[in-house]
Amino acid sequence: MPSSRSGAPVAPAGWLQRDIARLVWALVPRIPTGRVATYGDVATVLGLPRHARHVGRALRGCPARLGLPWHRVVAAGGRIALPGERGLEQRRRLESEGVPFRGAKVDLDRCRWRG
DNA sequence: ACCGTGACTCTGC
DNA sequence: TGCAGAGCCACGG
Repeated sequence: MPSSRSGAPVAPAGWLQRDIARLVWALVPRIPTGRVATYGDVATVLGLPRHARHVGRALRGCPARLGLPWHRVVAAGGRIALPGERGLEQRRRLESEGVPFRGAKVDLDRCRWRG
């Protein structure tokens, strides 16, 4: 991905993390079983390039009762960014859905989802 | 207002 | 393959 980091923020003025979180929570359930997207992908699909960090923040704060398939969102290159036990759980969940791995990373070439 | 902190992403060595 | 550095941007203290 060529980095399009030119200048001004893309999010409309006044948008706060909680607003972006709503969008993230609405989009993540659309990722099909067995497919994954990166934080950057989710941000881009929402029309908010350069906001990958906020996607991560939104998922960290997502209420468990929503039952979001949060494990289908990984870091750039298919890396599992979630530290500790949660990261292991993420990998277990992905593997149980048939998501292909190459070493420690998800094989994005075979299961990346772009909306 | 300043500064540290990320479930981030690139580039470069 | 791995790590450091820089850019990124909203949040919280």
